[in-house]
Amino acid sequence: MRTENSDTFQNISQKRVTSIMSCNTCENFNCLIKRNLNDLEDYRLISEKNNLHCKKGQQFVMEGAPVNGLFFILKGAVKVFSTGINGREQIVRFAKEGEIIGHRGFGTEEYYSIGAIALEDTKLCYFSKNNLQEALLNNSKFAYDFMLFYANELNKSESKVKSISQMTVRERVIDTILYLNRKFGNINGFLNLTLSRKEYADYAGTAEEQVIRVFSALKKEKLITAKGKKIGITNIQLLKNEISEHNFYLDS
DNA sequence: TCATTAATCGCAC
DNA sequence: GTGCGATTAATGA
Repeated sequence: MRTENSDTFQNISQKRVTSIMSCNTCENFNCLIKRNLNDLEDYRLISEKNNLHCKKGQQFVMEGAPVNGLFFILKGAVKVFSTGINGREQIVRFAKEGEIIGHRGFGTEEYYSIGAIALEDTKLCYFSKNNLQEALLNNSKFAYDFMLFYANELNKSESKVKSISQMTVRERVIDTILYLNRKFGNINGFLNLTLSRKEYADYAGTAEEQVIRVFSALKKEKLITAKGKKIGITNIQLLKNEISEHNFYLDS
């Protein structure tokens, strides 16, 4: 594991020169930086950004590694997790294009409290902490957008705490399916993100076996379909009804 | 095809 | 609900 880590960071520094994708030509308007680009163009933040490419399964944020900057997802999908007792993984959230990884470590924190792994081939933009600081201190609109983002993240993580502590396993699994559907959408009736049963479990805060059991129950009830790793929703309304009393599907 | 890896299922606690 | 082990399906070289 240790050698893998250093490889990861070596790759990051090696690749920095090879493929810089300019913010100017970027199409990703979900990105906080892209949306504020007009005000930011002259900062080093833009001229000194780096791009890196992660293959599926590659970890690009290590738990405990020092924080030097923030990652923005240009393309792809990642899972953000923290490891608990017995190496049990708790997936904190999933992230897609335009979202920020590592923002919790920004500011006073020195080390990442989370790890992040690419779920598919993913392109990342990397901005150094110092350059971000400079831009934030000099541009209140940008800083305000950042603040909104943080407030929003806090909101989501609070409702996640509630869902894990108050919902049954079945409800949590359903909530997870709906969350992924909201976030990543579906193609041909199947969720546009392929996860293992273990990853569903790690997000829902339960065990892989439980996810399998709930899935097969839901299949019998014709609420979902499953073809290998692909999960399809057949009756979204009934699923929503089951967790409606918790009201969790409204946000996050 | 064979070998791994993932998904299920059954059962005890 | 959880965790282990056996079985079966899926995937990849």
